[in-house]
Amino acid sequence: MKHESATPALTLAASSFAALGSEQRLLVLRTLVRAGSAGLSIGTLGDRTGVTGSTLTHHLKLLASAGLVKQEKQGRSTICAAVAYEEVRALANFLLTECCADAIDECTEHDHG
Amino acid sequence: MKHESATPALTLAASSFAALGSEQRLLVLRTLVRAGSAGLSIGTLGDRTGVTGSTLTHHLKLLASAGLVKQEKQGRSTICAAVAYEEVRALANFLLTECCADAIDECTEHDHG
DNA sequence: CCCTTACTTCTACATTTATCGAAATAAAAC
DNA sequence: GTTTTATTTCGATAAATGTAGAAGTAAGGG
Repeated sequence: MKHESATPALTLAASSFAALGSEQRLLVLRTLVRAGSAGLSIGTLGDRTGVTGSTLTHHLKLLASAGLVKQEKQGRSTICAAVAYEEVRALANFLLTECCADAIDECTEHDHG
Repeated sequence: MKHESATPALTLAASSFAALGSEQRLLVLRTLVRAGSAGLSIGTLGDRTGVTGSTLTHHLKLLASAGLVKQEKQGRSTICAAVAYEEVRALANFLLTECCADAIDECTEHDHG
């Protein structure tokens, strides 16, 4: 192989990290996590965070597609709930295993502390 | 308070996640992690990843300011090494404590599984 | 049905980020 | 001290992302 190249796992991890890489989205996520498993509607989320509806829809879509939030339609409301716990563990694992597991061999050769 | 607002920790976490939220930067980081504590020069990193020098400088600066990589000038080379291990643990911790710790109270009230 | 409510999609614009070549800087070799 | 090598800064352009108002869709109430 000529160059190191992105694996599917790396691509997925990058887009998940990107989803977390916005102050507003992290704020939304924190609000949802704090709301617990019952979740919050988009409207309530807007009230609590001061983020406009359409912007919120946009961010939530990103968080949902990264698997950090799940959305469920209830009547005319959309209830969102965080599932960050497992996801973030998975992301932390990505670097700790996908990247660093390989490093263990290398690192012992280099007398890694 | 009217709205939930970003804390310094949240702001910091967001920018760290943003640093990880790029396929190319994650590729660079993986290459560095695999290279172990000895690190790699920018030039070697360019050879291995196929990323142009100036672009690499740009990305490395981001990774370094997120504390994921450290850089050290050695003669006319700049040696970069990953310090992702602790950083990623810290980031995982951010959501697991800063966000989710508060959720524990809420969640027991809501009969969280 | 018509009206209100709750979101989503569309559209447009502003901001940020990414990319890379060329010029600048800095260390080392000669 | 001139040249080569390694990287950074600059500048310009392309692409992606963020933002929000307006219009559209869908559910529930009167």
